[in-house]
Amino acid sequence: MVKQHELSQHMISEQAASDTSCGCPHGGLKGLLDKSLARIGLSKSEQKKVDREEELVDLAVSILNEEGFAGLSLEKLTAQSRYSKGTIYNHFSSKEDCLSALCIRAVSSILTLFKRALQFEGSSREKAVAVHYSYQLYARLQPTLFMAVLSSKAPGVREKTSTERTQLMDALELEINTFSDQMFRDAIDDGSLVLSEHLSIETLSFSNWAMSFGTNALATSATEAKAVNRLDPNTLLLQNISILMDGMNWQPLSKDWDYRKTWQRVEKEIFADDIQLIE
Amino acid sequence: MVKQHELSQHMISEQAASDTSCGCPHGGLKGLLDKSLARIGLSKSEQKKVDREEELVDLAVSILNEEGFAGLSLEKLTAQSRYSKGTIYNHFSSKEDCLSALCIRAVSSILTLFKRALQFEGSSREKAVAVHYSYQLYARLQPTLFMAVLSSKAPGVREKTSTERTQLMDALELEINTFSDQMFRDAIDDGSLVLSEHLSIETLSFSNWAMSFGTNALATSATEAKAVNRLDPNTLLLQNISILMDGMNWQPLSKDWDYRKTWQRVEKEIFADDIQLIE
DNA sequence: ACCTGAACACCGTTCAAGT
DNA sequence: ACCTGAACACCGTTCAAGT
Repeated sequence: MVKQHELSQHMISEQAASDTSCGCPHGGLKGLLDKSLARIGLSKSEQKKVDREEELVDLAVSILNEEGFAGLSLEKLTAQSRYSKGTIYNHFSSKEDCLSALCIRAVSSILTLFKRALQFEGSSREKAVAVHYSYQLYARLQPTLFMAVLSSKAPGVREKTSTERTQLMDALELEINTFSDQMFRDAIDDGSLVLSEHLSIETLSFSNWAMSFGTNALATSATEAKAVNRLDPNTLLLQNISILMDGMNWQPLSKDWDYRKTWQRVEKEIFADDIQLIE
Repeated sequence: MVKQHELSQHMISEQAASDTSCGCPHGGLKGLLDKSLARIGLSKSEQKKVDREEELVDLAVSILNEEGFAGLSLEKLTAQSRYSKGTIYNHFSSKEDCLSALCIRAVSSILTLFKRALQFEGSSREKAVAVHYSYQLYARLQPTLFMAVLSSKAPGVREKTSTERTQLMDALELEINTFSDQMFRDAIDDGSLVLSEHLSIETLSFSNWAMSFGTNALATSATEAKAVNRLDPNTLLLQNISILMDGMNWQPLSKDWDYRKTWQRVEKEIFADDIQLIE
């Protein structure tokens, strides 16, 4: 169980770190990402610091996975690393800053998975289903990190995060939003979705995200007594987003198309290597 | 701002505490609630302990509201209370146990608001809209507590919570689920909702909850750069659940009925006193 | 310029002593 | 039986001294 998390953590994080040539059309994030992730055009000492930071975030993620949220402390991070407290505080201005670094790692990984999902061959609604699949996949592979992203939005955390990291986080969120909006723009362009007068792209995009987030968050934090346990966890998200997309009148409707087959195709054709880590 | 939170906290908590004669038909919760909340049939010393616990939870809530999540410590709770550390630990077996006590308070308040919302005069879909309204109201009045409920589901918190409180929490959740299911049963009974072959009451009930929770959680933790800020916060939730309920084909559909008027009626007719605390 | 670890304040938790 | 607060371990954060 823990071993699986470690595996998946490394797999996903390596993808994210090596994905600086993301090929996204927006590019607004590039500058910021280069500053903290890229491996070229840096002096020796800068390079050393970047490497060490990645090493420290890796270590922090493994502590988070093994000991849970409350178990993560800069004290432990120091003890398990090769460095001293002063050096740790040279990288993270506070415990909350360290948490934000983990969340940036998480959101980067999610964005990478989203882009992979978009490569699924199918209608625009099927592509959106694939993106939801990838979001659920991340929530299952990295439940603690998935939940951490939300808690990093709390005012107390944000206040104690360095401005550089806050900016990077905001830029990543903007890129996710832009990505999500684009899915709906594509659907409108290919004619499968028609905007009604009261509903903007932004509204649809947000409702789509809220449903996926809410479902994954509740499923992740499900306890024995919870409502989620009455339901099949493997079709939960698909059912929820299907109802929602039907409500948007996004063609083809679920009565006219078997999206369970789409879901299975996404699993096999895009995320076959990753799904093994869960079951 | 802070003052408003204090006000609302007291208002809501008093309602919850005095609502032991809730008149709900399930009743399975009664025994558990009586054990920790009721004010009759207890010896002097038991009564004293119950009173003190309420006092301590009140105090903990006010610390949470004033200093945020990270600012809540049993050290501070001790210092601000009239008791010593030993007595505090007599009530809460750990810091996490104290957090769980806060969440039980929160969920009780939410349930009370739900029951109030259900008194709205209208169709079954309108009543459901009223319940969503009350959920959003709570998220706005008590943002920190609203988010705390989720984090109390983390394994690390649950493990360190006393078994009595875990049982009480589970019982409350079950009552909320039963309440939610009942809304859908009512809709089926009055003919405004028809179950299709793939969708059970449990599925609809959960998707409804996931959307409301997801929307409120994202709105609560919205930052400047967030997608939420592009949208009107006052119609966000209504729009999201309208799309979802349309997808369920819950009559009357939003194209045939102006639910913004329903929303405003709920505000005026049910929660007029509470809404002032926000704006 | 960067790193180290001692030092201090704060917090969670326990338990012997007191009532 | 219940309450108190000293005691200890752990953690966040700083900074003078060292390289």
